[in-house]
Order: sequence, then C-alpha cells, then structure tokens
Amino acid sequence: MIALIDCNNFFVSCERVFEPWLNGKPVVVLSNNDGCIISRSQEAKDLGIKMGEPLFKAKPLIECEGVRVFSSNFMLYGDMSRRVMQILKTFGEVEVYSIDEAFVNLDHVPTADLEKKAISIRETIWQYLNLPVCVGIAPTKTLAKVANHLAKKNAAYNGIALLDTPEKQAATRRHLAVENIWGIGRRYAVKLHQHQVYTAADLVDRSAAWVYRHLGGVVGVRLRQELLGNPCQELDLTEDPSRKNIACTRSFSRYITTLDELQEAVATYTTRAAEKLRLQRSAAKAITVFIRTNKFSVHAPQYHRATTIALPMASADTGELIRYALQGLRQIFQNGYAYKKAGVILSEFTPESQLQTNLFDTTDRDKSKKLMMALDKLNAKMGKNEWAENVISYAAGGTDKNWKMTLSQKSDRYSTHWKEILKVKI
DNA sequence: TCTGGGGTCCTAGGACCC
DNA sequence: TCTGGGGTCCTAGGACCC
Repeated sequence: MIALIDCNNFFVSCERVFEPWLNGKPVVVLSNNDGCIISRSQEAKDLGIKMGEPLFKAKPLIECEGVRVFSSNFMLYGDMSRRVMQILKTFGEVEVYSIDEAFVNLDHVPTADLEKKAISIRETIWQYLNLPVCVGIAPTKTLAKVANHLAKKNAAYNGIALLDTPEKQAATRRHLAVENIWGIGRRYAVKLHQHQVYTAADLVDRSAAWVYRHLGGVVGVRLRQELLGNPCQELDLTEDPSRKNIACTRSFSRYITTLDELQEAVATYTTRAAEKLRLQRSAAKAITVFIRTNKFSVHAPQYHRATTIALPMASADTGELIRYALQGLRQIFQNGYAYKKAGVILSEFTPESQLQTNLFDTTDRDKSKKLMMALDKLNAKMGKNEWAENVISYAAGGTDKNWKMTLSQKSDRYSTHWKEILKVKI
C-alpha cells in the first residue's frame, strides 16, 4: 500500500504557521514578481479567486474582501517542506514528489492498521509543524492520488481516505471525472470527452489498445492499469535525485532594453544555476540562453529567441559558464525591443567525478574546482541576503540589479535566518 | 499599467550504421 | 516488374506535473 500525503494550500498554510490569526481568513500567496495567485486559502477559493489568476485581475475582489496577500517566500516554504519530509520518513520509505507532496511506502503496515497510521501521520505533522495535510492510501500511486483527492473534497473524511478494496476502487472510479485523474490534463480531457469517456470507469472499460491509441501510448496504458489497482509505477526512493536539466529563468520588474543590463541578468541566473549544478555534483556540457519580450502585450513588437551552446568540455565553473552564456546572449540579442524575461538552462550533465578532459583544454581545472568550493563554502557560511543572493558573487551579475523581481509583501524567513526569527512579545 | 518558475517522460521521424 | 531487415542516436514537439 502507498500513501500520498499532500499539504493543504501549502504556501498559505506556511504563512499561517507564523501568523495564526490568519486562520479562517482569506489569504493568497503570489508567484515571483508578485504576478499571479499560486496558493489560496479555502476562504479565498470560496470568494471565487482562481488558481493562476493574475493579481491585477483579482485586485478589486481582494481589496473589497480584505484578502491578505503575501509575496512568495520560497526559503520558508522549502524549509517547511524539508521538515514535513523528515517527519514522513519516520513512517516509511519516502518519495518526495513535489514541494508539498510525498508518497510513503506502507507495505510493512498490516491492513487493519492502515487507517490508524494515516491518522497518526496527519496528527504528527499537525503537532510538530501546524500544517494541515490530507492522506490518501491505495495500492497504486494513481489510486493514492485519487484517494487524496477524495480526502480533500469531503469534509466528512477528516483528511483521510482509503481505497484498499477492489469494491471501493470500482465505486470511486464511477464518480471520478477523467479530468481529475493524475496524468490527464486539459488536452486529453477534451479528447476523451469527444469519445464519450467521462469517468475513470469509462476509461478502464476501453481496451488497452484503444487507450494506447488515444492517450499517449504506454503512458495511458500504465495509467489505466494503475486505476484498476495494478501498480505500474514504482516508488522512486532515490535520495537526492539528480536533475537532468537545471534552469533559472525570471521576469524582470521592468522592461530592459540594453544589452548591458541583459548581460547582468543572464550572468546572475547563470550563477544561480551553476550553484545548483555543483550541489548535485554534476557538470554541464550545454547551456541554453533565451530572452523574450512581454508575451502578453498585444501591441508591442514581439521577439523571442534562444540559443544553445555546446561547451568543449563539461563544466561547473561559474565564471566559465557565464562566459559561454554571455556569448550566447550576444548572438541572440536584437536592439530595439523591450525585454521582459530571460533565462538560462544547463543540460547534458556528467558526474563531476568523471570529467572527460579535452586535449586542447588550457583551463586549470584543479584551480577552478578549488575556487568553486571556496566560493560555495563562503556563501553557505555567510547566508543569502533578502533577495536570496549570495554574499560573494560575480561582478558580471551587476551590483545594482534594479531589474530584479518585485516581492513587495514578503514575510520573514522565520525558520532559516536568525535575524528574521519570530519574535514573541509577552 | 499589471500575467511565475521549474521540472519530467514519451513518440515520431530523420539520419545514419551494418 | 521485382527493391531487406535490423539497429542506434538525436531532435522537435506534445503532453503532463507541481
């Protein structure tokens, strides 16, 4: 049996831990640059505020109803997430699926004790962290997702749902709309509806061959099996799963028109991506740079271009990566546009330990490695400033960065920074 | 005026090999 | 007129997830 634990309204719940008087009140958390609404309390959902809605559209409602608004505070959410995962590890093997979700292997728990276990998971996280979660238990990942969905939608379930018998699974399938199934997005939902497939029961009634043809090949077939209770997706229990791509992309708080400023941004993003790269002990052999104008402004001239540079040999050296990134940027930069976003994506990784050297390579790799280690160590020790930027950084990233994203209503990083720790007045 | 950021997997088709 | 069979690797594009 597999449990899926999902934190309710995670970002909002994290903010409420430190401002408990916001419980019962409408609260939302914004995306980077205070752009869109990406987390809503139940009260905010009830007001009709939609997921992903741009802030400016929801503003009249927010002001009228006195909704509390937070900028995103990913240092806080990331730390709270780590704490949740640590607690879960005491209940069984854990696959961290996203910042607010995890699968837990409950194979060692006797069937009769599953419900008790689910209650215990829920109560422990509440007791230690004051975060509300829902627990769904089933024999496959897909059904565990379904169970979690049930737990979330039905107040009577008290945050827990078990799909442990074929009878319960079949009954659930009959009422489960295809668009609510994990792995079926908007496109497939439309397609399925066109074929009179509306519920999970309709879907599993179609043959595997039919599903293969209409639902993305083997992915669909696996999904169908999982809905029937036959596991096709193992838990991924890899500690610290290494990424295959590492990206750092951001919108600017204002339009940028000059190459100089774009260079600062690209150098800054490359620095961040390179840190993540070294953290997972990889080196990258390719770097992609893109720049674009504001895709939402209908009248302004649009420009969007990307280029990928193949490095002569894989590298994790910030300085070297910045040089290639800027080279790419100069290739794609066009004068006369108002740029709104840029990004850097590292790819084609090799483990840092088995770097293939190049006959014509003149760089002192040993020196570079020592320098990066010293840099990372210092920055880890000194901590980041309020913009999550390092104390020691490359000058190419600029010093002023007045294009950087807006976070006008950010809460403190209560759990990771001494200066911002919660103060209690008695 | 104002619209996020970071990932994954799979398939089809082309180029190439023997 | 008749034109094999089996592979690999790469890329672009599509779909999905949170």
